[in-house]
Amino acid sequence: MTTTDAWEDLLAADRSLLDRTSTAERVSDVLRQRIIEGALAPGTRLSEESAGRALAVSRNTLREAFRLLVHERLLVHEFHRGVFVRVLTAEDVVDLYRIRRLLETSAVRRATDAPRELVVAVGDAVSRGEQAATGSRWWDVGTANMLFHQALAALAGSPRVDETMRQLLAELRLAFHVMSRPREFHEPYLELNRAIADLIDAGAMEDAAARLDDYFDEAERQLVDAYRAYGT
Amino acid sequence: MTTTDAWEDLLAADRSLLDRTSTAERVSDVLRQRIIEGALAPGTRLSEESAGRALAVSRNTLREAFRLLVHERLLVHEFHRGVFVRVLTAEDVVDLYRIRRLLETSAVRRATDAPRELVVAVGDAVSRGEQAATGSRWWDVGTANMLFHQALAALAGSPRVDETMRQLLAELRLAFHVMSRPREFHEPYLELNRAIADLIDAGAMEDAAARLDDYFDEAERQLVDAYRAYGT
DNA sequence: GATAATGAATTGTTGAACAATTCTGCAATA
DNA sequence: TATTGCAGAATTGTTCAACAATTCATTATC
Repeated sequence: MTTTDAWEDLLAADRSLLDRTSTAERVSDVLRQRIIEGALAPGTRLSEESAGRALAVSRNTLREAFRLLVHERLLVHEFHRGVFVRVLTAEDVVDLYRIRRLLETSAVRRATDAPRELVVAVGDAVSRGEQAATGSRWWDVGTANMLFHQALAALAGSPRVDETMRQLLAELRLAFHVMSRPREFHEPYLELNRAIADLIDAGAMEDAAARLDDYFDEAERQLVDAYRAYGT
Repeated sequence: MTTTDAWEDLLAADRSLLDRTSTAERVSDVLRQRIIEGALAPGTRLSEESAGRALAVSRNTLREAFRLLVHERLLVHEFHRGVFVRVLTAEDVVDLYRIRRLLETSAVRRATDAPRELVVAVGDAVSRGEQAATGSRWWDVGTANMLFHQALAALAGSPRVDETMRQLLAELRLAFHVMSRPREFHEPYLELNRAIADLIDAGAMEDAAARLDDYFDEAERQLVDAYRAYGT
């Protein structure tokens, strides 16, 4: 009976599709999307009563959804005061770049024998950004830039790293919303991204990692400057 | 009025102590502790009814606590079936080591001008392990080993990295519980840890990172072997 | 104008209720 | 014997209502 049936593993892979999600999860999906796209601005307070009424779910379910997003650091929870869309400080942004730097440069450096498809994905992300820039869709350029960095981290071939990056980049969206000039911020990196992608494609991982390091210096400095201009 | 009063920052640091935690958080603290120390073995099902009765909290509050721990990956939640203490697969363990490798080696490599106190903490963690070994307290040796790696990651000087590492190491505890020979697993690394700590202390970060890389190869192989021995 | 007191509004937590789903045990069948 | 089908029990998912604890807003007081 316990013969290693190949089809078992096949079906097991589809299992996640069967798992219906709970209402709390769907609610948190909605809120996450709204936060990421900026419809819910940082600092906004989400009262249980009004949010629950708007989404037509009970307070308990809503609170479950809130907990989820608090854990993802998209909301902050103040005891007896409620939940708010997180407002990133300059220090938060610096720290975000710190861990991204560790993960991404390390992933690139050891990508010498990464699967071809992962390398291709890096180049694709850059292309998407270039096309968006051609059409002057600067928010999309920013999105493509994130996909680029997601693709860099994905070179590690680790589901866990992928998940962590997704979360880090979602948080970074919170910072981008305070940027008034998306073009000036995102456009200059297109060229550098292309250069990094080419180096990776050529297998020059150390060089690519070094360039990436420079990128982090520059991007962090620029974002923090823009940030401080708005006061803490 | 807005003079930069030093005591403001001082008090702000104590603020977290003032914030009373919610019952759900305290409940999750208790459960987390029990899971980490192995009192709640991987695979154990935590029914809402019995857990709620045991801890004397309502189902709603308990569910909030469960959500927290599910997000920390210490529990898994199956729709309409309940929550279980997570059972790590060999693949999970491999992935844990993958992201740890990225973070720790990268942190060590760029620790050339890390604050002295962080470097000292690395050596201290090794010492603690050596003392525990002298007393044959092998579980404590494992704990000290984790503190050592936590200290390595802390060289990055990033609260975010610290938090991530805490979580990763907590998860790894789940794996250690299937190890029947803690001594054979933890003891051999004491010497290597000391060597790495010395290299860091001497400022030879690249060498330390290289040694650390070797450690990951070895430790991962050994743990996965022990893991496969138990099936799954 | 600052401070204190008071009432209103919001969150924290509980308990009960019912719907939806899974689990269990037993019978029926091949 | 092993598998399938089915009904009832048990558990989780979700909502609602209530009250306690705390914060917020307003007014009164000095």
